[in-house]
Amino acid sequence: MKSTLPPPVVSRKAIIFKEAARLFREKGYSGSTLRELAGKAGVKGGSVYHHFSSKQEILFTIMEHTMSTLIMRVQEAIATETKPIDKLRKAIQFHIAYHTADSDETFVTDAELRSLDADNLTAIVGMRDHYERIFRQIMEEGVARGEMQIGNVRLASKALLQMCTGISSWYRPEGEKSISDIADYYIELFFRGISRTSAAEAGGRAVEL
Amino acid sequence: MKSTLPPPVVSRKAIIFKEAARLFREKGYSGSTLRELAGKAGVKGGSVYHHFSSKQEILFTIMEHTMSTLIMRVQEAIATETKPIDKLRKAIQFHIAYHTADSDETFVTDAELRSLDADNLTAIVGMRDHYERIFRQIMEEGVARGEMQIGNVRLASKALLQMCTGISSWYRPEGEKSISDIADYYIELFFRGISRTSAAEAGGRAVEL
DNA sequence: GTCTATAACTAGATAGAC
DNA sequence: GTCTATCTAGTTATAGAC
Repeated sequence: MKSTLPPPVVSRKAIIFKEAARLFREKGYSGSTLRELAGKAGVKGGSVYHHFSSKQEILFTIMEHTMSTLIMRVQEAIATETKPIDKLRKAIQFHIAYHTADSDETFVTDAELRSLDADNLTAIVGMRDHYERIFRQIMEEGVARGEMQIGNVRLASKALLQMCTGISSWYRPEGEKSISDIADYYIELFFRGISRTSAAEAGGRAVEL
Repeated sequence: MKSTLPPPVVSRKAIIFKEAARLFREKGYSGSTLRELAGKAGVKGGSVYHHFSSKQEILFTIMEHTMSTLIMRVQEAIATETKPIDKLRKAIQFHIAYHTADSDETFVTDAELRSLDADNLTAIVGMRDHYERIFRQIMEEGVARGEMQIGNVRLASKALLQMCTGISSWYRPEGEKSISDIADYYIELFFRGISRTSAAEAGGRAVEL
């Protein structure tokens, strides 16, 4: 009888993809060699070219997949909320969760824009603008509805995304704090600030919390 | 008569240093070639080795100089203040000013830790910890004196530094906003948060500002 | 202090066997 | 789909002339 093996759980192409993200993060795109990548993926150098046409295509595939997922899933995350403040909370939670779960891919997507060919760069920058616009729109809606006080939405969204993205550069799953604890603290920080009383800092009446 | 030319305003070594920071930022350490660096500095490839013993030494020199300056000058910046809240304000202003003024050097120092040899890495990581500790200490003092409300100083200082450092990745001197305007806005954001009223968000009594 | 020439090596990519 | 072998070009670093 012919033994029918199940199809592989992950394709070789998927393994190369994942190992490339890990290696590009560790050594950078230029600092990573195709032979080392192949070795980590369990094949010889030449075999990589059966799955990808070039090293550049591997990088672009990682970034394009990451940005698509980010855009799609942040929209899903906020779809269930109506209040801007709740949308922002959900968007931040998702952003941090994804940046720590798939940290190799998101790190590479953030750090290796400079390694992209001209056409690929245009595509990825466009997607990144799209993603950032989602955050800006939530903030604009929050201001319009009187739920948020943001003098400069463009600056505030950049500050927010950069502080949250930064988590992936030091977060380790072995640590004592969970991702969701960290996310909650960042949300509190961004919403409330560090002043003893915000009202006092902003020149208003002091309030004991 | 023998014409006595003045000494060069900047030494060739200083030119190589500056061009290396620019090139490493643009293409990454691995992606930058010694020949291109030499060309930008106005010499041939081999001549660089008269000033630096290796490409690695150039990178380390940039990072070591940047971290020393950062540590020294942030301490000068806060020395004139007594209140923690004012120390933090000055420290943030300095951090942002330096990261936008010498953005090539600071960017490389942040992004190329992975390109350092083991010994060089230990040295730079130690200096970076020292720098971050200065911010943590200000926050701890602020909490102890009742001027700041920070549940987790370690997380808050990371969030702060990452959001401020990020400015150097998009800031352009031609832009409409000055560095000091941006710094003031980031300080306001970090101190006050984005909530319409912090008290309301934190569960306390709402205050009209 | 900068040059040219070159050593010693490694890179990405391709061709064709199995 | 993976292998081996190889091409071409580019890499850091050194040696010695000027």
